[in-house]
Amino acid sequence: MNRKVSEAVIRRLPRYFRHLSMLNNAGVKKISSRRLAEQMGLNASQIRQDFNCFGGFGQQGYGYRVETLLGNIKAILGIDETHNTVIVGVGNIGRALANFEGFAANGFVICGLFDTATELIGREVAGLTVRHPSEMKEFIVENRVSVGVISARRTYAQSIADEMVAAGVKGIWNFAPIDVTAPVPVENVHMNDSLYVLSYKLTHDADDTAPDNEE
Amino acid sequence: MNRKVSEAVIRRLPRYFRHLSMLNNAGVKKISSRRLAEQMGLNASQIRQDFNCFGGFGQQGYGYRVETLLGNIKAILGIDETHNTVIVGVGNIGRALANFEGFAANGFVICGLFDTATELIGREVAGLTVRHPSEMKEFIVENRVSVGVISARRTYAQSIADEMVAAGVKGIWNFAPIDVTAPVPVENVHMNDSLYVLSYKLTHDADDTAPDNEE
DNA sequence: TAGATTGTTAATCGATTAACAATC
DNA sequence: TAGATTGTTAATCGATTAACAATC
Repeated sequence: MNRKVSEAVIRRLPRYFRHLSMLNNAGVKKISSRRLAEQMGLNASQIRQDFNCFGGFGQQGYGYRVETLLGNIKAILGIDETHNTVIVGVGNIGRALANFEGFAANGFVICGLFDTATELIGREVAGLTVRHPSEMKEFIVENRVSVGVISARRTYAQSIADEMVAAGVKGIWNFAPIDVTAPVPVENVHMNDSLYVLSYKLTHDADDTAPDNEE
Repeated sequence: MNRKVSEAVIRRLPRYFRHLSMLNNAGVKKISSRRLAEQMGLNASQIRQDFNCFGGFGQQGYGYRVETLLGNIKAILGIDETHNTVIVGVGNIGRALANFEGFAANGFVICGLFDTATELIGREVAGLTVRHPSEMKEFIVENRVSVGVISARRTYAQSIADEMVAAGVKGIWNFAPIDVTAPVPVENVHMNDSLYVLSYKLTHDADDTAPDNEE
């Protein structure tokens, strides 16, 4: 029951969640850290260390009950809670996000869309009316919005974030190609960076022998 | 001039690239590792170590010439090269990607779109005709496609990747919520995972004092 | 009970940071 | 030359892996 959970551990949690969901759907009842490690390409010790940051979910001599473990990780990730969410920037990415199934499935309820483009304001996108950002602050307060998604141009990203935080948002999911900072948790997605890393590997991995995959 | 460049270093390169681009656009001519570290929230030693994986770009007693350094990093990332690219899966994300400016700007030329949906085949999206995946293999060979983007459903992701590799693709950018493996470099974007991490932090960071931002 | 596997402490490894000689 | 800052070696720190006693 560690006090400080490292970023590395946190970033592995979604992978555990994904893999255990798969096992659970396949009807698997129990799994040992050794087998889980084999399947996920991790180390069994690491898996036990990771889980023990949050408590003893296993049973000595038996292993882990898949369903129980999955439930625990789901709770740890907070996926069982609901977060009202707004999206600012209804361009290509914004529209894709507005239609993204992953949101609702994980408790993120999109209730507001904002964009400065006059041709978009008032129009319906993914069943929601696009509003002007000047209405955002009031909207966030009135609808108890806790998460803000930024899919606007780079230039506006930081000021949108600032406004969101001022209005009371508890977390930000940023897709603009810039590191947004805020006094609340921020996830910067950086699709461009990911593309650069791929580009790097395309240029360099040719030398190596079978680079398989990363992460 | 290190031999082995760690994943951690590779993932910092895009950030250097972004920041140096900004400085260069702002007309900054030179920068020391110390000042760069301050601006980026990194350690000066780390920055020098990172750059020296690829060669000595600086000048003792002076610092780094922004333009030169930027050019070097651009070359290291391979952004100066061109890669013909196909996108498989023209749903919400696929469409957003087809219209994504980041591609062309970084040498990724999208030349083919594929989807199984009959209502999409033959239609134009982002100036390209959507084709049936059965034509993909031949298309990749004929157009010397080196990068495949997967924005299809999870179930098909791995088999699409296999087919891409068999056809000669050199790298894969995967958006399906599953870890695709291949004998070529793969970048798994995992937007869902990023959302889970945000969810985790929303649930837990409330305890902490001003978590600012991560990465 | 014997076997298996966890939870947890200890050892190892790698990445980050500090220090400093080289040199512009 | 003196001052500044790199390139690089050494020290530190944290994360991963191994080991093993606890226990189901």
